[in-house]
Amino acid sequence: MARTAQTELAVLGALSTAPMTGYEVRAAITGTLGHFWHESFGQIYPTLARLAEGGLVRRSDSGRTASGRFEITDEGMARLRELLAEPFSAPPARNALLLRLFFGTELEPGRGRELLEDARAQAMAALAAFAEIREEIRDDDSPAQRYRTMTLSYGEHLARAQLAWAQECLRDLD
Amino acid sequence: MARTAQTELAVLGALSTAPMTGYEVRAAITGTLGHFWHESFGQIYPTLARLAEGGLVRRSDSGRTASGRFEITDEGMARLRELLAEPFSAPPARNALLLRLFFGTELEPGRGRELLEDARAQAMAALAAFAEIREEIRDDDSPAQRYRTMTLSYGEHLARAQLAWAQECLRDLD
DNA sequence: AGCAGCATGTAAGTGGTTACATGATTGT
DNA sequence: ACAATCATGTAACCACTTACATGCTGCT
Repeated sequence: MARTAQTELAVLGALSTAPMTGYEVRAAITGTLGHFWHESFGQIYPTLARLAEGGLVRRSDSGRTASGRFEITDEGMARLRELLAEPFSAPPARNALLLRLFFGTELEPGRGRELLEDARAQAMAALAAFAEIREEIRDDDSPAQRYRTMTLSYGEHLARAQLAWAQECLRDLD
Repeated sequence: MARTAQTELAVLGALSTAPMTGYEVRAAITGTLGHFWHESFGQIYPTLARLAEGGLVRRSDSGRTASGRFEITDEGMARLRELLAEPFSAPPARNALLLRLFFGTELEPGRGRELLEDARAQAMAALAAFAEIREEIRDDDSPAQRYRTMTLSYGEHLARAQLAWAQECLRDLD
């Protein structure tokens, strides 16, 4: 897949779980996919409009209360599965922390340590956040949850690795 | 730091180690910073031109052989240190693999496993590449190498974490 | 003579962020 | 009445990629 259609995938994915307003799509993405995905309003609304035009989502003007939510159509679900099946390419890595650390000898003294301490703190904060999510989904063993737990587990593994690395480096710096 | 000036930092950093042509800057970045940084020609040449205009780099038209390489000036070194000292913000994460895995229930059967096997293979390939670099720099214990080893170690930690995660998930999938 | 790699650039397009503008709804 | 939050959009701008155009150098 071209790197385009990524937003489309995220939006269709969100709507595959429930009908939502654009605002709610945003909330769902930052809330649920937050630690590994991100979309801004400037992306979501135009995407939603495009999807609606193509018949992949539809505005449900149901009576009474919550009207005007977007719901995914059958074509939308088909498209979602299609997008999921396509191969994708990861964008080239760009790690601002490592770029700075690499030129560590030009860093003013103490700044290297500071960078590593930040990285450690960040990892610890992430682990705390993940622990909370773990707690929340503890009793859910639906098939969907199985995959969601995998993404959570990824975050945990990576955060633990970053934590261990930072501590190792800090020790070496003494 | 705004997310701009990142390319500037990478280019100045490269030139702080040796004078280079634009082509060589690219090679240095993909070669040495390869596993955590990336620049394309379309970025490098305009950046080099801007830097030259600002007096941060200069074209060395030395006699004889290699003429026309860019070398960093004193102002350039000062700017590099300045950029290194500035705080930076990581761009929001976007992990295409996890986005797909998250909607795993909509994946055609076997595709989830395939994604995880790819991730595992990728981690193993990365570890092999890192091992080679380790071997190459084994005997160098200069102060610069100390920091460079940290970035290498980061890659190793993260790759091992990804490998462990993928294997865990594959086991759970049975 | 011809090819591979070195070297420099530019133009078009894209994906994405940010900031702004606007208004409805809800709670206090 | 007011503030906060829900909700929808758009315009400007930015970094970056890709593809293309061009020519040089050194090897075979």
